[in-house]
Amino acid sequence: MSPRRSYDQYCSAARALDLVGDRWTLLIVRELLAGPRRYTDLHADLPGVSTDVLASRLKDMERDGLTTRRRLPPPGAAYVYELTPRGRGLLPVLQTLGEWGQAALGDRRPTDAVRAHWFALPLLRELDGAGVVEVRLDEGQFHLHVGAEDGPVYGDGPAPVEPDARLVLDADTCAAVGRGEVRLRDAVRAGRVTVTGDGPLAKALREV
Amino acid sequence: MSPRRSYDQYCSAARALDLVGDRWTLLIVRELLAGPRRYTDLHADLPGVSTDVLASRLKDMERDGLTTRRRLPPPGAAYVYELTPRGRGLLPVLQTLGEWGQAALGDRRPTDAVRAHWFALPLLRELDGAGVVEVRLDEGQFHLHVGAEDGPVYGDGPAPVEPDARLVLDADTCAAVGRGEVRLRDAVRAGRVTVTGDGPLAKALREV
DNA sequence: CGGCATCCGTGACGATACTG
DNA sequence: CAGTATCGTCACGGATGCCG
Repeated sequence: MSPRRSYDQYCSAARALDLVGDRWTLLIVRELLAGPRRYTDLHADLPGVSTDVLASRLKDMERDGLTTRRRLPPPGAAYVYELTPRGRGLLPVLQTLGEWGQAALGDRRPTDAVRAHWFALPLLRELDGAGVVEVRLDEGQFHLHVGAEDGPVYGDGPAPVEPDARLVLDADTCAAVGRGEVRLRDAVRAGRVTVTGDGPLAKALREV
Repeated sequence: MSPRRSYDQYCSAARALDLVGDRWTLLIVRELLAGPRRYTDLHADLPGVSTDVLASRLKDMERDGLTTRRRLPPPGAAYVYELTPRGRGLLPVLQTLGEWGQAALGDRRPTDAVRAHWFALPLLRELDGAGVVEVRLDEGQFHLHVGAEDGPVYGDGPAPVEPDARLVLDADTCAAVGRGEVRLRDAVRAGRVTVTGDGPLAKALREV
């Protein structure tokens, strides 16, 4: 556990970087926006992070009020890490950062890891309103809690409740939306995304 | 010059962090949003950064298209660093980060450095429209280019042109606005900020 | 087996000194 | 003034070990 290295500048951006500026921290937040995760799952979805750095960051984040550690009830008793409301407040930071980073995303490099739910953040920007959206790719399935005030913002696997809309799209289309080349609405109109469901979210996506 | 350590993740937020995730990089951007700066000035306004790290970051940022290095015409020929449009695109990132960091700013610690123009980012969030605003504190003077499409977003010293509005306030008020405790408009109404000028910006601030 | 702690080699960082 | 050189320290990444 690091003794909190600080920039020691009276500036809110510098203070934010004191808390989330360390390597891996914001990517851990990205993972935890998908809901409570176990240590091993975090380690699997953050390729490259070493075990001690991950453990150290999780301790720092808990000390700083960004995450909490909770023991799951048996069976399968294990610790899970989840964001506090304060930690969830970093969603706009990750969104803004991701929006700026789109210009540098380009094509997937051979060395690049991919996880289906990494496309949740760019898709979320394309959706207004509130509701649950289930997304199916060939590579996997995830779901979005659009307009969520508390609780996870997205998650792996099928939606835990009946979704308001379902999207089916291929990886190329998803990547193009992630790169910002195509708006989700335009991809729907071009038939590259299949939208099902009766909720306002589904209707809004289908309307011209 | 580092050989570009990357997270190697096909995710736009991770790509952004590949470019600006290194220690000091975003704070250098914050400094350069104030316009072209010389190496020595950057070093003076980034207390704690070592000379070699600053030089290394500036090289990386130039290689990555965030900054350019330009030689000033004599007299006083020197190199200045300035942001490219791509680098200026990081303004929303710093603003979002700063907004989140406000909750952690608190009171000034004895070890905290302060510069007048570090209050430019929070003040900028409080201002709509477009125009030049000059701000006078006891500690120093700076100016804002509200709604600037290109060129510096703020700068040290008096405004280079006749400003549309002038604000005079004390450090406490400025810090309170920076911490998000007081809205600028409310501070004006409470008489803690003096607004002069005839432009729409000044009028908007004075109106109830 | 999940959840770390320990060890180790490498590289990044911070401070100071020095140079064109 | 604008960096480069040097050096000690610390953070990081990879592997392995321990312990419930």
